[in-house]
Amino acid sequence: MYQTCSLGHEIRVISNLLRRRMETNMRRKGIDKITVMHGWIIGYLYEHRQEDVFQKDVEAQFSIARSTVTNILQLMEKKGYIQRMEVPSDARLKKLVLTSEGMQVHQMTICSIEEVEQDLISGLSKKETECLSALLKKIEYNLQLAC
Amino acid sequence: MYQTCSLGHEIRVISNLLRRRMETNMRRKGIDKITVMHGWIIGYLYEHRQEDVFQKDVEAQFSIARSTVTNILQLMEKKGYIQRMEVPSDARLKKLVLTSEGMQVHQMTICSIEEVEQDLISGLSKKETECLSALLKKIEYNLQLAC
DNA sequence: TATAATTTGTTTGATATCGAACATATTAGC
DNA sequence: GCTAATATGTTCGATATCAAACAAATTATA
Repeated sequence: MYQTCSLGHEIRVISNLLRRRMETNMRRKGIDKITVMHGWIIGYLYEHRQEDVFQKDVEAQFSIARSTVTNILQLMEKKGYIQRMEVPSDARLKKLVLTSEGMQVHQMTICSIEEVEQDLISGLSKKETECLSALLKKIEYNLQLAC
Repeated sequence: MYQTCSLGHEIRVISNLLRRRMETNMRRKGIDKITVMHGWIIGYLYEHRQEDVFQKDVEAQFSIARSTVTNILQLMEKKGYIQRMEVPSDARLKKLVLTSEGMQVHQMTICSIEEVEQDLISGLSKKETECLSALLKKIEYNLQLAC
């Protein structure tokens, strides 16, 4: 029964469950115009609002393909949560800035996401949580090695 | 910097990296007609080929939404890897059966997936791997509780 | 300086994923 | 037996995701 021992399968299952749970929780709080991914990106932009953040930074932060970034950010801009501004220093770059609308949804979204994060580790000791986190970092490192 | 400590974010990142790595590995071996998800489902059907497997079982095994199952299995049937057969005992059910084409791709696909699984845990001791697996089971359980 | 390599972002067509609304079939409760 | 509840699968419209092919800007190198 290789499936039930496969870490890859297990991670995919958890990732799906997690996204579903987070979106359900957000909808329940009335946050139904944005997705979890938007929430995470808004959070990232908020935390780094003093610095310049470009699309390539989102790409690295979330380990997603460049075309995925374009797609998601275009939607977020259309919905009015961010602006993508050209910078004089380098014509290739687009600087990402939260709109006031984006700032407004930030707090609620983060709270909702963190609620589910708490559920996720409920019943785990501090030590277990740290262990899990460290092991996940290790396998992420393995995956990011050139193949 | 909440993002870098967030387990949810970490799991999403790993899940994306893993799918990309597995698809790259499959393509490199010439398996370019099916996806990783197809590979996993074919593996599941192969392991349970002595039993009756219905769409609802795939739904439970992979923790994905019903509509997702319909979508994926329709594509797999169109491509000729499975057949969805009606059963006399219950008109709601569709029994899933691997075609000979499906049987043929099974071995190569599984090998490719397992190669990446090995890369994933390279550098982890047996004990660490077991620990990771157990902790993931725990958080999966947390997520599957009614919310 | 001119050309090659790299970096950054876009477009396109494909698959995976979801919830909501739906259609049938079966089972449970009265 | 009838009606309500449950189970199973589908359709639809939306978002996330990818690779490949592309375009334009910048940097490296010869």
